[in-house]
This record gives sequence, C-alpha cells and structure tokens, in this order.
Amino acid sequence: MLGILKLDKLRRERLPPQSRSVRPEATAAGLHPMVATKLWSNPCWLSFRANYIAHHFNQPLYEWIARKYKLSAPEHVVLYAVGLEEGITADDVVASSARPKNTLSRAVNALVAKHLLTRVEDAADRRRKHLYLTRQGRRIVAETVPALVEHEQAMLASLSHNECRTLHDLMTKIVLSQNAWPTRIDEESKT
Amino acid sequence: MLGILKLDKLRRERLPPQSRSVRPEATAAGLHPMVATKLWSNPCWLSFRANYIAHHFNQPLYEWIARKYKLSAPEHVVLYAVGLEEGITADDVVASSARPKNTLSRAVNALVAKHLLTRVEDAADRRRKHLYLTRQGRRIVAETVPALVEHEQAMLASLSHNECRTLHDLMTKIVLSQNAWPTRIDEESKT
DNA sequence: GGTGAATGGTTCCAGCTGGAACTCATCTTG
DNA sequence: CAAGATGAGTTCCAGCTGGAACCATTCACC
Repeated sequence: MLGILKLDKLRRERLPPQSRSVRPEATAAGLHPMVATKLWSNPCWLSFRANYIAHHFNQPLYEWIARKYKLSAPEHVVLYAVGLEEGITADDVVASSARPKNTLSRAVNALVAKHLLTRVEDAADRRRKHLYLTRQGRRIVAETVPALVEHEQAMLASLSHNECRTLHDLMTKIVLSQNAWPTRIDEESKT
Repeated sequence: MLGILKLDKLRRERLPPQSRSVRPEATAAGLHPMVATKLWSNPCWLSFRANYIAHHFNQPLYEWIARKYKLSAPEHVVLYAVGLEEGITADDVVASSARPKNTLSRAVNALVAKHLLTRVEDAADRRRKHLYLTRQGRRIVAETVPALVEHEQAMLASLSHNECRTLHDLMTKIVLSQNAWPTRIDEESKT
C-alpha cells in the first residue's frame, strides 16, 4: 500500500496518484482490478501507461511477424527501420530502438542471410555498412506496415482527432527533452 | 522510404506522418537523425513514442535495481506491484504487467527465497497464493519508489502541470479502451 | 604523421526468457 | 456427484539475450 510512500511530498509533484477508490470507468470497462490500481494508485503513472501501451502494441505484432514471416522481433525492428529510411547503418537502429547493438548486429546478419537486406560498405568510413532493402525485403515492409498502422489506429480509436494530435505533441515533447534526462539512477534519492 | 506506403490513405487517418524535412526542434535538441525520422516520418507514431519513453524509463531503472539490490527486472516488477497492493496474487501481476506468467512465477519464488515476500495460500481457493512484503521487502520498496518517481518526474520536466494532466488523461483513455482492441493481428490488412 | 582515444560492428557465453505442456484445484453442468 | 472445462501456478528446455571483451578503422592532436 501507499502508506510507505511520502504522500505529502508526492502530492506536490506533477500529477500525484489519486484516491484508492475504483473509478466508475474501470468497472464499466471490465478492467482488471490490478490494472486499475496501477492506473490510479501508482506514483509512476507515466511509465506504467507507456509500458502498458507499448506492450499491448508489441505483443500481437511480434506474434504475427513470427508466425507469418518467421522473423524475430529484433529482425522486424531492423527491417522496419530500414523501410523508413534506406541507407541507415546498424548504429542508427541502435540509437532509435530499445535493443542492444549485439542483438541488432545479429538481426542484420540474419536478414542479410535471408536476402531481405543488403549491406554496402561506406566508401569514406569502412567501419560503417549502409543497409538497403532487397525486393523481397521491400515486399514484406509494404505488406506489414499497413497492418501495424491499422493495429495502432485501433488502439487510438477511443480518441478524437484533436486528442490524438495533443497526445502526439505531448509525447513528442517528452522524447525531445531526452538529453535533459539523467541516463542513470544513482543515489539521487538521498535528499 | 515512404514510397512503398500509400500516403494518400494514411493521410486520412488519425495523425499522419508529416514531411520528411528535419524540424528545428530536432537539431536544436541534438537529436539523433534516426530518432527524428521515427518521430516524424513514421506511420506508427504512437507505438514508437510509447516504446521509446518506456525503454528510457526502464533501462536505467533495471540497471540500478540489478546493481544496487541484485534483483532481476521481473523480480522488481513483482516487488513493485505487491508494494502497490499487498495480498495480490501472481496472476494479478501477470494481468497488469508485460511479462509471461512463468517468468513471474520464477520471480515470485526468487523473492520468497530472498525473504522479501511471503506467500499465503488462499483459504477459499487453494490454487491462489496471496503475496505480502516482508519487512525487508517493504524497506526496498520504500527506498526505491522515490527514486523511480524522481526519474519519471525528470522525464516529465519539459511539460507543464496542465500538460501532464492532459497526457495522463489521454493515456488513461487508451488503456481503458483496451477491451475494444484486437488482441491479435491476422489478415485484417486484406482489404 | 604517430599514438592514444573513440567508434562501428562482431563474438563469446552464462544466464534468462517464454511457449507449451503439465499439475492440482475449482467450477459447471447434466 | 462425475466428467469435462477452466484457472492458478510450475516445470521443461531450446533458443535468444545482452553485458563485456574484442577487432578494425578512423579521429584527435600534438
């Protein structure tokens, strides 16, 4: 329970958790009680929501990609990224995704072996290898992206167009403020 | 590139990707170009943002938890959940988190072995085991939660209080609409 | 223009992960 | 109240993951 947390302090911060009582929306939506708790009695409201939304997007997607295209999650990450911008390097994928570079290195190699990607050494810097889709790779991207968009739109169905724009802009603002975040949690809670 | 996507169709949907040109905010923030691409030339704007924010919250957190408390990520998930609501069962954690039940089962066992959690069999239904923090478990929760809150607040620092409330409410709305989402991607893109 | 730091990418390997199958308990239904 | 269905939790194991060390190349700078 929240007794252990200093609620008085939390209350002064951006958006403190509210009362424990379960909201009408919750029971109406047939929500699991623990999800309700994590929504409304959770001092980390943002991270729960971000993780929850991300997970419920990723989970069906990766299951589908694995079943239909025999691609692992990191393989799909790379393919999607190259689909967005051909000629990027593995490092670009690392910087913009949630996977460590060795995992993505393996994924690139697997995609090259499957003839979905080609790798072209940079003339000026022979360490870098630019990635391009093959015809087959392009076909898979063209086939999968609409399904992903559709899935995402389904998750957004309860929001109006204006609400979407607002949400989009606020989340963008957070991502853009990234270099102001601490990249490591140390003993900052020693106040 | 986006040539493969039907942009005309996307344009009619909630919040289409905009022009490829890199925005002033981007270069100002020292943003990695690929992150800019995924922000502004990506038909899946929500999932990218949710994943990105979730990852940049989780990554430092789990590194810290592992380093300082020798707890794995799933172990922390369970501990945090029981900290929010004592007496829940493993199933409650499964429903509200992004991990499969065998992983969480192992985590519960590990926490019991470390004397951070106790397990009490439900009298009415002997399949269910209620979870409670031990004194040590409670100490770790009390110690870690403020650091997590602080980390999350740092990620929110660029937003005003009102913007936080708006973001909070919009993300809540998405989570609440969950039972309307498809839980599986099939051949829905066969239109 | 040589030497040390930094960078892109790969390899190693111990350990974790997660789908599937299993156990035991409870509910449902005739 | 027996039999099948469902549900909570566990176990099995093949395969993936990711931290760390590594290699090759390029950059910094004196």
